[in-house]
Amino acid sequence: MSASLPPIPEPHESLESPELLELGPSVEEQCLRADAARNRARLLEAAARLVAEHGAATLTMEAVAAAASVGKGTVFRRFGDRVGLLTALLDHSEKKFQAAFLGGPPPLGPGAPPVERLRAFGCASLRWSVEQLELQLAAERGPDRRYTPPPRLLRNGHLIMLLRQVVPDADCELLAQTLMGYLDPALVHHLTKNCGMPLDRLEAGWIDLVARLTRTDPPPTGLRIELAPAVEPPC
Amino acid sequence: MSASLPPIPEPHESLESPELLELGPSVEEQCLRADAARNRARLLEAAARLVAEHGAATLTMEAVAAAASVGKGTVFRRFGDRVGLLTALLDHSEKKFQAAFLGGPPPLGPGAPPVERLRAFGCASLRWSVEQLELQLAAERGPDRRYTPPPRLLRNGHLIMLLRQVVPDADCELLAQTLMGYLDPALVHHLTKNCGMPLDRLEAGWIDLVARLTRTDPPPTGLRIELAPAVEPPC
DNA sequence: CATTAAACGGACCTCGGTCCGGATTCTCAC
DNA sequence: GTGAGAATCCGGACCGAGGTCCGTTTAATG
Repeated sequence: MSASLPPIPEPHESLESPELLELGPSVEEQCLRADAARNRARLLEAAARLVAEHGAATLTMEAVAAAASVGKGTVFRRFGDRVGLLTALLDHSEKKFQAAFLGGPPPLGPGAPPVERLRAFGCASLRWSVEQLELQLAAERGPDRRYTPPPRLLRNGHLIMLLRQVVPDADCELLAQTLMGYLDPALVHHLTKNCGMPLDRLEAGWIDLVARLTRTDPPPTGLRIELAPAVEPPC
Repeated sequence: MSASLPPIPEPHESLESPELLELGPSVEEQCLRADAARNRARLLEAAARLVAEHGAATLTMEAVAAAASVGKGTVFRRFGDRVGLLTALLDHSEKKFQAAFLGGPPPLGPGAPPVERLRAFGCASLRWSVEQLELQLAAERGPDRRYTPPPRLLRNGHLIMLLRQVVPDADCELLAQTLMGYLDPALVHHLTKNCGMPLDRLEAGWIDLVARLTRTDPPPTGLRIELAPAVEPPC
């Protein structure tokens, strides 16, 4: 019943240093044997190409293996499962986003008042989600695991920290979950694609939501929150 | 590419009469040929038994077919796919819940002030979710469809209606989605099972959330909202 | 170069989902 | 009643994709 493959091939190292973060080669690329590292790179490149060509939904593991001229077992050894592979594809942009709200310039990063950072965080997250919607949806984990992966915990912790500064007497864990729920990629997809809502409306909704949850006054309307370049072009 | 099986075997008739609802044999049991109806009942019974014995996560379609002494194709013809079968298992209790908030006694049903109904709705939904957590999680649809099935739309519409009465100037569609997010079974599962939060805390969080979103005063604390018998014993 | 731990690859398994020839039930004329 | 005829349903062989296993190969170490 147990696999011979290592159970957690990609430790997804976040949370070792909750408020610090190192970009760069990052844990998963070092400490690998030369051939393993080479194959990992090949696989990611092949997967990215196939996703770009045919979309993430129709991506099969065998196709990735074949496109990378590698055995199927190798794909699973490296990335654990399909979701792991898709997650790895998202990882780079994910790290950039984390860096932006953990240590980047205000209002997203430290330096601005907490309510303003909350507002900026939501808008940035929305814009970032919209860019990567397809991958985000394809990389979603099952219902049991959806709330536990490190990136989610990190954002959650970030929201909790900001909320504590604004509404110290509230149940900030639950408020944070509520806010996270609003940013769920699947919801964003549904509202924009199925319901035809423009992104602006979602952003306005976020601003309003923050105001209500923190019982603060909403900022003067109409001015779009300024952030660094659209959060990052895909590559 | 297209199936020979009828695409929507279980029309899930809700929303024909947005505020009315008929319990009873309900559409999916009538208009079936005798053998089909018999097999449908067999399959549901077999599935329920297997879920009770081994859990919903390990349920396989072949096992259900075998346990019902029926061919595999029959299961798929009747329920469309795995999720459809699990959804059918939930359907009965789902209908009861709908009846309770659409037409049952206050504060859940009509007759109480809207804010009170909002509070009652959340608490009822939480209690109901906890009872059926396993099935709810197993019956969850993929990211693209999670927000579209009729029961979800019905609850969503209900929340929108209540919100409009309390905060007519707000973007009630988005506020409703926010509230729905808080009630997501997967989130409830995570908070109770992974984080060890007691249900009371989630309910208090809901009460607080409603108060903040509607910018109303929270009710006097401590009194548990009274509802009909724990929403319904499983069978 | 020998040794060893790690990586490789593809056959293999399971399970969800599809297909279609044949069996069953319903309808309706007689 | 009853006996076509038509519509529906049945069942299990079949397929594709995710995921596993294990004998073989290969890179690191000294």
